[in-house]
Amino acid sequence: MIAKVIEELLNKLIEEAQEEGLLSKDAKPRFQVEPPKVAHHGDYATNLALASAKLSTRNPRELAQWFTQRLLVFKDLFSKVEVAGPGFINFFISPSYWQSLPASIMEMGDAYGRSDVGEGRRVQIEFVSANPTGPLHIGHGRGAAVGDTLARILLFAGFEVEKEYYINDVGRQMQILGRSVYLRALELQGQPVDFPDDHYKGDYIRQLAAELLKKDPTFVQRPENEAVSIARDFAKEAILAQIRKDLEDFGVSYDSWFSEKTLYEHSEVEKALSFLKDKGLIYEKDGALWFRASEFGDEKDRVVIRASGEPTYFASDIAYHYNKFFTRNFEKVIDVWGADHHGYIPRLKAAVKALGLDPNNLKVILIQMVNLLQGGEIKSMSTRAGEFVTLRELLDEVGRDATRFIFLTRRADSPLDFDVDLAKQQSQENPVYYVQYAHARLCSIFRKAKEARIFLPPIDKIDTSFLNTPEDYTLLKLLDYFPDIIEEVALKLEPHLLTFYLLDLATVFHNYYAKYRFLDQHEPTTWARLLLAHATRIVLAQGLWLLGVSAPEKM
RNA sequence: GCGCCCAUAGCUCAACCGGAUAGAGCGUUGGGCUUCGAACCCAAAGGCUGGAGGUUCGAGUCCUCCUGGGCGCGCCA
Repeated sequence: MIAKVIEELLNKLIEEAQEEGLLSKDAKPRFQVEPPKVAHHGDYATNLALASAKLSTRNPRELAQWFTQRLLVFKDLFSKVEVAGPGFINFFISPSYWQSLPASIMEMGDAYGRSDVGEGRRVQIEFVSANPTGPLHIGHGRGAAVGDTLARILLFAGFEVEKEYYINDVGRQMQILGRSVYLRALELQGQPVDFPDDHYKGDYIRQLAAELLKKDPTFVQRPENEAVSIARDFAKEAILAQIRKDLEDFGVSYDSWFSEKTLYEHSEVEKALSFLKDKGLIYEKDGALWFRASEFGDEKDRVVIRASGEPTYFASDIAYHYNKFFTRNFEKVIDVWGADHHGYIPRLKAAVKALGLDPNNLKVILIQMVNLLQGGEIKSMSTRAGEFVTLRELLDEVGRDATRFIFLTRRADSPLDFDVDLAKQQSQENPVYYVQYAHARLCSIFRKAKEARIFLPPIDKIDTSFLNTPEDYTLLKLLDYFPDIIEEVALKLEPHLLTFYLLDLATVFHNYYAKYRFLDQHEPTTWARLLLAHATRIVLAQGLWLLGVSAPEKM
């Protein structure tokens, strides 16, 4: 948080420098305030003078000197400000700033880290959205973890967030699903069936067939297309119910479940297409209707209505995003997709542009493949073939906390090998326990303090100047950094940064714990450290909550 | 063939819109519980950031080419 304070100070000084003609008024220098890698470069450093060298009449070191002199007057904030190297400005934060931090964290409680960068803007985030043709597998789990955590963090950062699951309940794959169940039902009734290769072969299809037969024993005797319809609707609802339950147990809840079918029922597909048609962006060729995607950066034009008269999936998607931006008025839309859909992005962006929107308001987050490692070999997964590890299996055998954490310890766009054997057998060595253990340890300290009848006096009676070791400062600095991490994740949409932050915080805490006693012989020291412990616990608990991972008091 | 993503320690991964000496975990080696939880801590070893050029005060990060991997190029979803 101190980084933001410094940034604001610098921005004021930049204006001053511009007034004095030291800096050109043509452009605003882009600079960063960040913790340097080496301790003797101070607590924070900025490249301001280097970054604005081209806008200045002076060389970077002279410019840095000018800023430094004006910063030195803030004695309660900085113990030292110096020019270093080619023109960095290094800040040494005064101990009293750090020492005042735990009290304010205590006062703010779980509001600490909350931000208003979102300015209440309405954001929709859509994730998982797996076709309701089978159970969720491990890859969907990754999308769920990333999407849900992002939603939590965006909310925490001051956005108004709505989480949505898009149900593809229109089209051929639903028909195939219905037919798969129908055929299995026939089989169960003893009729010989030639089961096509492109139908869904998983065991769950047989189970669904059996359930349906139990509920409606005569449905198979109806004409085939009627029976298939019945099977389709039944299977869709049953599978969706299961998906909902799996996600719920994974700690993921949605604000809305949006059916593709309703786009047609409310003629939104027509509306969106006629909108484009009026702009002359739809034309006919080979009996089909095409959208001029190539005029908006896509490599070629795309079919929206087939020669058969059926709309394509793309047509639905245009209408869906028309609905998101116009009907429901979201300012910003985030789609979380599997990386195999990346070729689809230019097409959708083109559509968004054609609708007259700024394509930057649509962010697509690609979730890379999850490779399943079993016995050291990569297994391929396919819903049709019915071979996959389901999210349910992971929940049962690895657990929700560990699974979510593993998914979030990698950038979304880097492929992940999920070693199932390892996750199952050695789950005790999972890094999630490292963070949770830090939290449990803190809680244990509080229990011990209570047993020893040590009670904290009112906060203003605690002398935090006893928090003065290098380890105190390291820990305080990291706690101070928490709000910055939240904003960074919200801006860059990269939740793994929070995971790494928490691992860092746990490391620093464990280190501190090994070196110092919280319950010290000297009572004022104990009070100060207990206050620090409370602040640390608050941040750990809040961070874990944002990841959707529990913060146990004992383990 | 065209396009997108990736290549960092033995393994799995970080590195904050280009910043100072590239960091963790696992694994390996050695040390640390009569005191708040050892699911922990400390130390050591481990790197030409796939290769070759370029841009500049400064490159793992940006540009070009090459090599090697993943994915996508449907009137499928």
